[in-house]
Amino acid sequence: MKEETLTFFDKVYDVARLIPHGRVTSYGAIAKYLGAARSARMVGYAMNGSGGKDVPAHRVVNRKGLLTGKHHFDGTNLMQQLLESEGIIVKENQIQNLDDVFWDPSKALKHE
DNA sequence: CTCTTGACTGAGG
DNA sequence: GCCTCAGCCAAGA
Repeated sequence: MKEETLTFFDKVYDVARLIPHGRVTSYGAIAKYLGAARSARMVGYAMNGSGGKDVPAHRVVNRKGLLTGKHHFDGTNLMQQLLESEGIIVKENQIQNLDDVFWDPSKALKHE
């Protein structure tokens, strides 16, 4: 696989689509899986282009489980509604059962 | 090439 | 546990 043609953003989109239904992950977890743990900010930045794609950006939050990117969604509470719709408990823009719904790509996909 | 932006994270107080 | 500071890196102009 030559991903040289793919940008860091494209890789982020690919991993984001791998997030199971009803689970969430952090930008750093995705970045780390991509081999760029220091590029967590790039992950979120990449999500700016997720609009119109099949990328479940609402399943990606910061390491605190805080819906930092909710502000980028169409509505003000759209992101929270989407998460709650998948069984995730969210309150005050923060995931409550984060430990239960957290999904780590590095572990789930196991560094093949 | 240089500068700016950014949906983050870890370390220190 | 909360707040603040600085580092980090990739893409766009």
